[in-house]
Amino acid sequence: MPPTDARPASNTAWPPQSLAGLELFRGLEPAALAEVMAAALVRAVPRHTPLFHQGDPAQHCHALLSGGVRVSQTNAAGAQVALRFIGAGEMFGTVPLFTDRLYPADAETVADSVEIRWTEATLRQLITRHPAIALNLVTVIGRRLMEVQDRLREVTTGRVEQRLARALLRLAARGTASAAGTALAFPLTRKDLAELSGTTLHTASRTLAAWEKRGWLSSGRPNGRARITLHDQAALAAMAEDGRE
Amino acid sequence: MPPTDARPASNTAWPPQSLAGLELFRGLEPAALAEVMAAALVRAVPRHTPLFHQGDPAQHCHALLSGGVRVSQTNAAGAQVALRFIGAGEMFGTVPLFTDRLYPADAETVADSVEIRWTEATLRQLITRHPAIALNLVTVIGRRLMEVQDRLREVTTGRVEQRLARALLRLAARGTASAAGTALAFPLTRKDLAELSGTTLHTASRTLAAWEKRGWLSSGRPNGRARITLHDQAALAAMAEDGRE
DNA sequence: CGGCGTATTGAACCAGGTCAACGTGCGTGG
DNA sequence: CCACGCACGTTGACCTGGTTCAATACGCCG
Repeated sequence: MPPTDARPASNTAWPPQSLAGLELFRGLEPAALAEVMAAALVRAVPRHTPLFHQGDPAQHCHALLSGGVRVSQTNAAGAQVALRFIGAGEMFGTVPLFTDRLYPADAETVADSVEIRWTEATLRQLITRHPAIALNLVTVIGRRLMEVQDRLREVTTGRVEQRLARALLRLAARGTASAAGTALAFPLTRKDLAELSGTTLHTASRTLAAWEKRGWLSSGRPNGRARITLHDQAALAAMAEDGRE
Repeated sequence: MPPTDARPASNTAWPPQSLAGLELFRGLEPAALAEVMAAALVRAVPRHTPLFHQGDPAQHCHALLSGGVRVSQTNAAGAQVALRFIGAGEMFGTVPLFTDRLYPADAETVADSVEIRWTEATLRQLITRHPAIALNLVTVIGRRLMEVQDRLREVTTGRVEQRLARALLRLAARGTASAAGTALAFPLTRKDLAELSGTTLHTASRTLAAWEKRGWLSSGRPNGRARITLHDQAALAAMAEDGRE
């Protein structure tokens, strides 16, 4: 079934903390937030649904209220790279509105999700009326730039184990901690992890199996197969640091 | 000798096309440009001078009026990655003003250069008075994000020759074309090229030697040792495409 | 002209990719 | 509710691009 757009039944009824969680609108007064909310389109999207494709004309600024989205690029030869996993409260697909107007990547849900979005015209109006949004945008994109630069450094200087460890730690920062460990926020296959850390699913599988044996993490039960829980972030951090256990 | 700061002797006397070339201030009216100019600090910097270091507190928005700057990161183990080479008219070192206020990289001139910069306070004032600057900033940083994402994809999916070819083509886009070929805008050692394309200077040297033998480019004479001229961009583009010649 | 940073080139090694074959748990449909 | 099928995961054996180590040559600057 195709996902359907809808305004929230009542603007004020929609959880305001969803918006407060969006860094893009940080620091706006309640009145402005209400305005932002009123202009938004919200839709529920089942998992494994494409939200946009590489090369499509960019028409919206997207964000996620719940669920998870994989943003990935495919090169000419068909090889995939995962650029980023988007969790609740994160923005995505917004940069091309300000550059070449073409989505540079694919986006697809990896879990049942609720997406919120604004058309480009709406976003520009909002920015005009509330210039703070533009500065927030610079902050968000700037942080993302720095993160990708970090990954570029890792991938050219480090070994696979380091990158895999760091990828897990980055995901853990957005996961939920409990006594049993930190559960990652969305399901990730070995292939996902491989594409995130720049390796093959074979190597990723071997490495994860080794770490699971050491008790650093566990995958699978008691949730779906692709649910990963970290038990020893310190060990992973050490691995990410010096690449030697 | 330490580089010295100076206001241009006369604001209006300073070449206005320098500013017009800065995408950051694109679309501003002449009066606004004059304002920007009046607030700028300009200094001449000899080659091989550090402009800032990784980890330093970020205090300025920088741009280059002439010359060249290498922006690079060093990891814990001391390995270097070149994030970007900055040419005339390009902005750099501005992102951390909006994120964590710490330069994430080193910047050092690779040729005698003229730098123009604004303090953070000045930049914020300018943005407040001319909101278009904030949107230009989003565009510039967004484009850079997309470029780094491209490099990340290349480095994880492609072979060394492809990355080297692409690095050269990217640099050529900012070089000067003539009958003899396209001369790159600043001197680049084999090590620079290696750090740009994520390989070792040994492999870079071997590859460049092979390409020089095929007539795709030439290096060294008649300029300094590290001056590179491309003669067959089509061949390099083919190499960048499919990685097989 | 002497010395040092840069470049070239050869040889050996190895991390990780590739190819191949086999498990296994999840979801679906009967 | 159970059984079947398939997508996902695991594991082993082999292969190779590119790094590493090492040694020599070049060219620029003082």
